[in-house]
Amino acid sequence: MILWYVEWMEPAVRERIYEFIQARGLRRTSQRDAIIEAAFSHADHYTAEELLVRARAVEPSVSRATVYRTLPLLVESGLLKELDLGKDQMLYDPNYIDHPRHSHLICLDCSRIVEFEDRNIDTLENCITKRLGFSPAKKLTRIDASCDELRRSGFCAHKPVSV
Amino acid sequence: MILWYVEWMEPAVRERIYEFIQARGLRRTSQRDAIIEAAFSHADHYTAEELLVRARAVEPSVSRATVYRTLPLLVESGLLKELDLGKDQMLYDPNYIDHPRHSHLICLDCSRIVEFEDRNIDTLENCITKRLGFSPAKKLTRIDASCDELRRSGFCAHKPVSV
DNA sequence: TTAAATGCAAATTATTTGCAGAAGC
DNA sequence: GCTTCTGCAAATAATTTGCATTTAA
Repeated sequence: MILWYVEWMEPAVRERIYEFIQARGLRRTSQRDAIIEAAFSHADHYTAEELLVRARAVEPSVSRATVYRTLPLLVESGLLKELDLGKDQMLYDPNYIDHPRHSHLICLDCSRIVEFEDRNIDTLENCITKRLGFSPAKKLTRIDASCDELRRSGFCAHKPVSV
Repeated sequence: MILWYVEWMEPAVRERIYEFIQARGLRRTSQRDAIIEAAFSHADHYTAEELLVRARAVEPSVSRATVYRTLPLLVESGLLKELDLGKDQMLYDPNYIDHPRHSHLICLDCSRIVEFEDRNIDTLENCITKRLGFSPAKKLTRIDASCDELRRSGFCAHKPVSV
């Protein structure tokens, strides 16, 4: 089976990000272009280090410092989300454009990250926040869980055979 | 107005923690005693560094390394919870004994941490996790929010006057 | 007695930053 | 031309770890 990943940036995303850059009076550089290209050409999560590698594949002159300086800008634009899943490195998630409210489940058995969305939880959280006298700005829901399939049958398609 | 904080450990907590220590074949040392005393004598959250200061008030020989080595043990015991609120330091929360399922709201205006508990969210999260084929092990809900009172009246009792 | 626990100081490691040169506008 | 942006290398800072010594059981 071959899985197809998005290997190019959606035009709408490109438009929005360069709109943001222009609105903020930021300059367009080959390094930024490469980082942006790398940041929004895959649907998976990545670390700053992984983004550096991907950006260098587009433009070899990209440095680690520039990646670290560009990431907060992308996060501020609202198109990329910083994801703290409790590891020592931050993860970045480019999937908030299509699913702005999704949450994450992390499998304790195979470390797989499953994204999910639930309107009810979202609404409940907003209600509680209001009741406490606040207005929600940013919400994080993260569930660490064990795989039922693995427990039942001793096998899970996503579990590495030996690690 | 004077606020009273708990300045001693509840006997039930002391019993449970030493039960854990014994069950795990861990040794009882004056440093561990001091760290435990410091860890469960306040209702507020604290960093490793703050715990070190508090533990040294009980037993001056406590070292930073021992604090860092003891904290994971207390977390494993289930009586203390590690709290990642997105700062560069971890926070530790001793309030999970009375409220095992509580979540956190962080005020973006005054940095106050408000603890809340909601059965409905809890249940919904469990349902979704099950539907996805998992069993929940650890859940984290964190809401960053702005203060309505402050926006409405320009004043909030918890907002520092000038910072 | 013997394995576990400790303090110290050095190591680790993701991220940040100062600075001098390069490049966008 | 002026300011922003960049790469490099050094700094930062929370946490971890190696090791010699101490201590609980």
